[in-house]
Amino acid sequence: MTLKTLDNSLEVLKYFNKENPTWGVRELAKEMDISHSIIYRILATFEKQGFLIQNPETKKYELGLRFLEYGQMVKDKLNLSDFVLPIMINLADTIKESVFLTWLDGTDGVTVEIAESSQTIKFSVSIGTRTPLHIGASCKVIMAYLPEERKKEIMKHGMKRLTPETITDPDEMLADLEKIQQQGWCFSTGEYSHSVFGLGVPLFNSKKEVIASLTIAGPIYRKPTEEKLPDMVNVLQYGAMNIQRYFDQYSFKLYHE
Amino acid sequence: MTLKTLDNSLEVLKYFNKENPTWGVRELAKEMDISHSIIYRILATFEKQGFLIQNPETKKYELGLRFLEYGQMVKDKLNLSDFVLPIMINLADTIKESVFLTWLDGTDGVTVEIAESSQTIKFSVSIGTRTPLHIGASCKVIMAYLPEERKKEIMKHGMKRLTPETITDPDEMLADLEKIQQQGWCFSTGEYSHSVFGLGVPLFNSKKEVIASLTIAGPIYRKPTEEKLPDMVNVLQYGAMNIQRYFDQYSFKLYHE
DNA sequence: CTCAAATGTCTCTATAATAGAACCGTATTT
DNA sequence: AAATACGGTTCTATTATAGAGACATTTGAG
Repeated sequence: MTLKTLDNSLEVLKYFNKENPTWGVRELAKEMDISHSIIYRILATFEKQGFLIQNPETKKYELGLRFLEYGQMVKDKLNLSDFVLPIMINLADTIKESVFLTWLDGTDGVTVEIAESSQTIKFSVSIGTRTPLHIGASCKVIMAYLPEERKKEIMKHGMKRLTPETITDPDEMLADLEKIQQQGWCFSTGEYSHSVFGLGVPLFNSKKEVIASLTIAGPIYRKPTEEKLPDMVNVLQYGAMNIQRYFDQYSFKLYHE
Repeated sequence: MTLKTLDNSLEVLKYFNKENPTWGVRELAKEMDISHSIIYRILATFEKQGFLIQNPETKKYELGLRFLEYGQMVKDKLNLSDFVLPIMINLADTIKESVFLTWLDGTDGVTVEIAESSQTIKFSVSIGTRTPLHIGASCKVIMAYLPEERKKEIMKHGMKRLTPETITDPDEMLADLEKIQQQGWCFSTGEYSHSVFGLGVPLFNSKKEVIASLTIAGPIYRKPTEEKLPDMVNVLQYGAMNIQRYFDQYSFKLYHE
């Protein structure tokens, strides 16, 4: 029960990403294996509305300023910078690694806030980055607390492999998630990128449904030893507790589905 | 030559703004005077793609996390935080008023970067804010350097009045723009909001076409006296010169039309 | 300099998607 | 308990779209 034209058009938008920020009409048409007439009309309509702009010299299209407006509105709505970000910065200073907040959105986790490590070598990620829920500590710790049927949905949605460490077997994944849920945190190495470790804990809404995660990440050569890991878990859980208190207080009603 | 379905759908998106961040299906249908079936299908399609989310309790729709992604990409593309923002912060510290960068986008100016004043009473605006080009110093100083035919286009597009000070007469506007272009800056009071003054200077691309403006704004009770205005203009123009140098260096090719 | 291939844009019409009224089940209000 | 309002669904006449093809430019190779 969706509009095919709009649905297709939004699909076209997805091709504008960090790797491919600009597209020519025929270039994109070829990539998507769609008639260039169709792509042209879609791009022209987005441009008319300011969602795309066309470079008058190269004639290629790229994202327009309209997104700045909507992006800021979403950011304002989440309202993390006043209370949650300071907690994250504090945490990042204590642990000397980057800390980030990941939001559940459909079958993906979306990075919504970041506190970067002060070290020169650090884990770095853009706000708005989208990652499938089966990859990495920040996402798996969310997935672990989802109802069984949603876990299956997500796995059926496809378990793409990013590195040799990425878990792609459903049974292995379910066992892993079981363990994560029991211990209350997820530690992983090299799943998202081969040189990165991550440690994540879940965050919930007022109905005790998981909606987000708080994660520490850094270069794999600085990963905590087995005896130091419990300390890191403790510090992270303390930060998460403070954020959780804020969520509860302001009845953070944040939806999934 | 545009897709009507997509065009209408993007029009629907525009109703999600700071004042009205959430909409029910029939509520929005009534507001737009369109059948609720149509609105429902549009909203459902946006939701499927993550551009809107539906609160499962209230069933109302609001902006989704997808915009975070696109907003960040546009911000990264502009790449103002490394070089331009420090100049703006420096300027804001010197003058003790807020400084902001406005980008030309069609018939609007869009706020793309801000350095806020350290004073408790200050001019404050969100990134992504859109203002018609005929209103306020930041926008008029851009309009003043546009070709005559585009000035007329913009005025034909409608000169909405925000305050009693807003210029809505085309002839008066043209005379004002003429003066602005000759002096190289625009000082205005109470056009955007009745309690705000603004002082703006233009910024150009490599083809000497105006693409943006740099503006100082503050509460009207702190507006510069006639003898102090030249000093403020100087300081602002010095900051603008530095930014302009950066634009030239990195051949900032930023389109309008 | 010439030719060929590629580009964005536009036109046309069979066809497939949409508009819009009416309807459904549920929740809320009176 | 009746009435109203809501999100969501179904149906079909109508209308917008898909997709091939044409066009004027631009680009790059020979």
